[in-house]
Amino acid sequence: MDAQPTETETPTRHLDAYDHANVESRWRRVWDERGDYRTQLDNPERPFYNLMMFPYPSAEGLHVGHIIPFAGGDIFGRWRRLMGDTVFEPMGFDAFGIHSENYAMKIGEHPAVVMRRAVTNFRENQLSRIGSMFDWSHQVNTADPAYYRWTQWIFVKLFNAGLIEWREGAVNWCPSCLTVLADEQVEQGRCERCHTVVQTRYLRQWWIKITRYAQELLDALDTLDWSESTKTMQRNWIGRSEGATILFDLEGCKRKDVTVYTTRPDTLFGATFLVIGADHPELEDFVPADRMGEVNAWRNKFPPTAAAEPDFSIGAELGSYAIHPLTGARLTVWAAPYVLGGYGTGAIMAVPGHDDRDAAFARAHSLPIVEVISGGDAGAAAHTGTGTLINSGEFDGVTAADGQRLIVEKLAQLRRGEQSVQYKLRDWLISRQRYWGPPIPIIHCPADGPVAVPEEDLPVLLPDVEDFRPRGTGMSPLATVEEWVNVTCPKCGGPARRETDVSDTFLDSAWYHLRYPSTDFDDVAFDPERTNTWLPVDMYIGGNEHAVRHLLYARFVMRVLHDMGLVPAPEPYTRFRAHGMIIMDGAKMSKSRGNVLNPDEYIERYGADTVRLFMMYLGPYTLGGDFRDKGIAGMTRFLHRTWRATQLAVGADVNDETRERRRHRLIKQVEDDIAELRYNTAIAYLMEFARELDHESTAGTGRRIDADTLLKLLAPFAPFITEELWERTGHDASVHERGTWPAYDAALAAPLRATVAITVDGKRRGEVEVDAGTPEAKLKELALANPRVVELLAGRTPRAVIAVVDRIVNIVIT
RNA sequence: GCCGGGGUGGCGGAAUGGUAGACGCAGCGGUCUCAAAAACCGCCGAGGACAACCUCGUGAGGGUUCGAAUCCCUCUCCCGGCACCA
Repeated sequence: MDAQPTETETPTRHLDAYDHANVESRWRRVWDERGDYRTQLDNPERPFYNLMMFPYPSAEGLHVGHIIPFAGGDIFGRWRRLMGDTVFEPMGFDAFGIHSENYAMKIGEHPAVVMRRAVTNFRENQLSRIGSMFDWSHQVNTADPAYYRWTQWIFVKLFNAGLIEWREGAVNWCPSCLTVLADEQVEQGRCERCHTVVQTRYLRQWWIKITRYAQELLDALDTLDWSESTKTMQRNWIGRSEGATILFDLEGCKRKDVTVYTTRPDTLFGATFLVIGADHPELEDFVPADRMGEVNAWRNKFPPTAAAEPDFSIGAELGSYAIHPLTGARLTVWAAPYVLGGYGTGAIMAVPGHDDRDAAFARAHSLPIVEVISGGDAGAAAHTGTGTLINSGEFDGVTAADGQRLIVEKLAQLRRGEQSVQYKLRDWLISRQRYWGPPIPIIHCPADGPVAVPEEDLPVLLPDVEDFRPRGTGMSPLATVEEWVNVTCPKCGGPARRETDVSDTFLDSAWYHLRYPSTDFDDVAFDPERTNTWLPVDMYIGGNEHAVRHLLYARFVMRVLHDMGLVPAPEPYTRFRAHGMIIMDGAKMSKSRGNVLNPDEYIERYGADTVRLFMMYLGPYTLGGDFRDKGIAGMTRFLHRTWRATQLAVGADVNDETRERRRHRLIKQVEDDIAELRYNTAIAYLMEFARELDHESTAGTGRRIDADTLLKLLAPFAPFITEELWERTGHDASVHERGTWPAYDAALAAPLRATVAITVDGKRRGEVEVDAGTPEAKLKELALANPRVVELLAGRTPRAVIAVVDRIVNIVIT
């Protein structure tokens, strides 16, 4: 460092070297002792709830990618605090769940033990070191009875409101995790946790009727300030489609009729057969009695699997007939796996002339193809676009759009059909035949059926079971604990049995934002006053991998509680930003690829401040970036420069207008960028300024006010070194003190001079420096007087001269 | 296949209708040093010229415009999501 004052005129005083380890450990201790980040939750001035998705405490610990949400969210929170808000920034642990349990099994320890250790490691060795201002006095742990008591309470509330149902249905079964999964936990037909291909099973399970809220959840997206990508994913997942239901009479089987759903009622005259989903729960009712055996044998040959490739050769003619509602034609009825029993009505009218899948099926089974919309290529693939109706009786000649309307009207007159809206969203299956979760608070009574555990009897404690491994029998390990299972019915007092499944971990995280402000209340899930003060969350940051899981469930639960009058807002997260994914050498960071980096060694080696800055500087926050640690040297240099520049800024605080303008411009740049999470460019501005101040400081003219400004603006990014330097430069209060962000004057932040480019026919030929705001006429005059322009004009008169104030003058000759 | 996002120097990126490449990494040259490291200063898209300068240049092709990385059309590649949803 600059240890020796070499030149007589430099004011260099002895500076000790920047030692990040000492600085960071010291301030961690001081902040903790002073309680700087324990938020006063009652009657706060300008409350701001700043939330980041909480982690599940894997035993491997955090990886570098975690720094992105935790540091990125914290920068925003620290900035809001400096701007004057009372910021509540809690953190907790999503400790229940298959992910945690699977790990415990792998290392052969009890999940309760593993989690206790992992939580301690996460908190003490990792989360506490990254410089985020977490308020640990309001920590949440979903596996704690003090928490899951209220998860069960929410279950009971939903159950009593008729929003939870015990019913049989086709479910996704993971043969490796030995449990059922929600649709949202199946990715490309595989289990999101272990990537095993899931199977379809028919089981009696607990479902939350989220589909009742499909339209509301869709509509309310428009009111949310969320990343567009996340909203798009939710819209697609809810999957609203508009069409019509059409009733076909049946002949030759037990059922008298069947309703199909179509988005193209205009193609009704092109329907040449009907297809029932092979997994339709009532498929047998479509089969003539004498063909039942044959069809069942066929069906068993193709056990439905969720990951099946489309195979249109699979299908069976059932032997019954459907009567076309408008033409009276007899259509054959088929069963095929390409039709889904669970979507729409589970049955379709096949229009092979205008639907690719129906066409493939018709070709495979030599079924008739009729064209009813003009404009298709003869012999080519099905014409799925629009056109004019043909071969459609009285509707010939109308456009497809009119045809849709007219045919539905006609069907409605005949009571054979009506407009209909369908959603892809399915009900949320929450039963898990596993151990590590909150027991579903239900008692099965032979007389009263499923009865909710009374609220005063909650929590239903998870019994301590030695062998917690899943059995694969379709029953949770809890079923083996006889003394726990056998209870009396809360309604009739007769002998009854507990539900032995636990609930999905996503139910735990669907309401945790409500618990944080109320962790000090043990008699309510969330205190009404605290909730009114703090909810909804003002800023939420996390990964887009939760777009259709956690983020959808949390919205649903909040909305239900709001309808019950229990929470003040219908939406949990006012503003949400998905951070980009951090990739490593071009590949997603993951354990299986072996490219996971542990942040501990980086923090140890470079310090949390440097690591935070470096991670935020990789690229645009919402796009992510490639982690290459080579560039980290630039951040180390930047902080060393700041260390020197701010401590040596002892020149007179002259009111130099140029310097003041420069300072105001910096504040505006950094403030505007942080507000939009453009951290990379904010840091670039700070680097530029630090270099300028460094030059002045080493020359003895660095201004105190510039140093103070630099430290304040840098404080959210690098909380430790700025705190240290704030103290070293003679300040008593914390640099992070609420409401101390420097204000800028918009007039001063605007540049005083402008460099205006001069182009001729769009090619840059020179420039001229002028006062900012110099009018167009003057700019044109200056440009035309430019010697280079005169030369190029060679006496000609320009065809046009376009001037834009402070930007450019373009002279058009040709 | 459908829906998002993206493609800019050797590398990460900046600029969202007005000087392309801010800021940083790497590299090259210099100051300091016995030397090296660190630190500091300068250069740093390609081609041409001693130079002032000139030409080309933002995945490819076309268009709109006085002016396009930016807007429109067609195509292509990469990343993410959904995927037999009738």
